[in-house]
Amino acid sequence: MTDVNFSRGAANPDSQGAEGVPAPRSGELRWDIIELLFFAYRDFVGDADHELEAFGFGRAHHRVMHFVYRYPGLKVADLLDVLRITKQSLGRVLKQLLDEGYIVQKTGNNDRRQRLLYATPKGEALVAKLAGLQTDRITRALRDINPEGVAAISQFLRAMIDRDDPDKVLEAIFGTGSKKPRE
Amino acid sequence: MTDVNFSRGAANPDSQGAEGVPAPRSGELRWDIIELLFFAYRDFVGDADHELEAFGFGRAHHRVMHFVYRYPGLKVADLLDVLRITKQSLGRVLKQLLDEGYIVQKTGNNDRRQRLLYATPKGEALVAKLAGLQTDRITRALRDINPEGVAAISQFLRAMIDRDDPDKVLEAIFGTGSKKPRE
DNA sequence: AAGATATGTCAACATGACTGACGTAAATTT
DNA sequence: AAATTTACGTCAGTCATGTTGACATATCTT
Repeated sequence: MTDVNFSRGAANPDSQGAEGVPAPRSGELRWDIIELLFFAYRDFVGDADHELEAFGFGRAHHRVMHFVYRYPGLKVADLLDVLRITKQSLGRVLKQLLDEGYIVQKTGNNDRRQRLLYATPKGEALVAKLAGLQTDRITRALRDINPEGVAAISQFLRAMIDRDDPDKVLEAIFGTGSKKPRE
Repeated sequence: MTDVNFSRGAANPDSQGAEGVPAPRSGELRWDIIELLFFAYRDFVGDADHELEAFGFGRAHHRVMHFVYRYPGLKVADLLDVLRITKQSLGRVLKQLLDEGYIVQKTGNNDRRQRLLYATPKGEALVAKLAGLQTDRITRALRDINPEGVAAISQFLRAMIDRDDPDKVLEAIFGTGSKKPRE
């Protein structure tokens, strides 16, 4: 049906690049790292995804739980910065987590408009379980790598992150802010 | 309104873990790598996301284009394995890319039921542009890392990937298959 | 000829994003 | 004190991308 009427080669139509197209810079492109990142991240989040199904939650719930647990007293606005989603989108997920008792809100002391977020023990248990699964994978992957190698991995991942306009969590990770994560 | 009636502490309610909950294994959890992966991947795909908007495409289109370009002659079934989505979901995206001339199909030589997928020059240009953006970020991140460090990063990412039931693309990446990527 | 396989498609639905508009309480500015 | 801004919540509608289930068609295998 929709058979090819494009092929310039025979069995294996090889394209030779169109005019006006920017040079592919073939030799320089890091296809290797690009694809490794895709597959590594896919399987990394897959660990948690599978477990979350049992709770009727999705990735969105995990992300919220994770950062609320790690940075207790996070404001709603901070969370929006970190997750880079709209408040309407966060609202739905957050409401479920509040209703089901995974997170609690506490009115801010200085500014009573703020709703500071904290994980309940129930929430902590879930986050720890998911982090455990992901840690298992990471530990396995780091097993045969020496300390210099681990340092290089950490440095690489940090350097992959945008440093302009960092949110509170990133400030904590890069040690430029006042907020400190748990543990 | 929904003020806290849970807090056991004062200003900063610190939870001490519920009974019956598995031990948090706090000291061992790799919160650092977990969060670095989250932010690194977020910004990594963000590069492409931004550019894709100008084409009216999303991440799904990028993933399809990428693997079709890199592994020319990929079958539809292979693509489903790699992306781990259903054929209905792939169908919508693939149809758009075919209609708009980013990809072409060619009937298989041995098996005429198969539709082998190839990127057109238009498709190649898009993939190269996106890979260029991501390569820029990777190159920047690798700049101050020595060859041993780069090897450790590559080893780490490979070890993060599930090796049971590898698809054709993973076989190529791990050098256990016959198919070879471009470039 | 019968059955299995590769692909495509229709229909319905879920999740998690989005925009835009509006409301309320509390803080800040004038 | 009044006006404005801020932090948050919510209603309503839309879009992108995933899902399941059913079914059709062409082609290969037995």
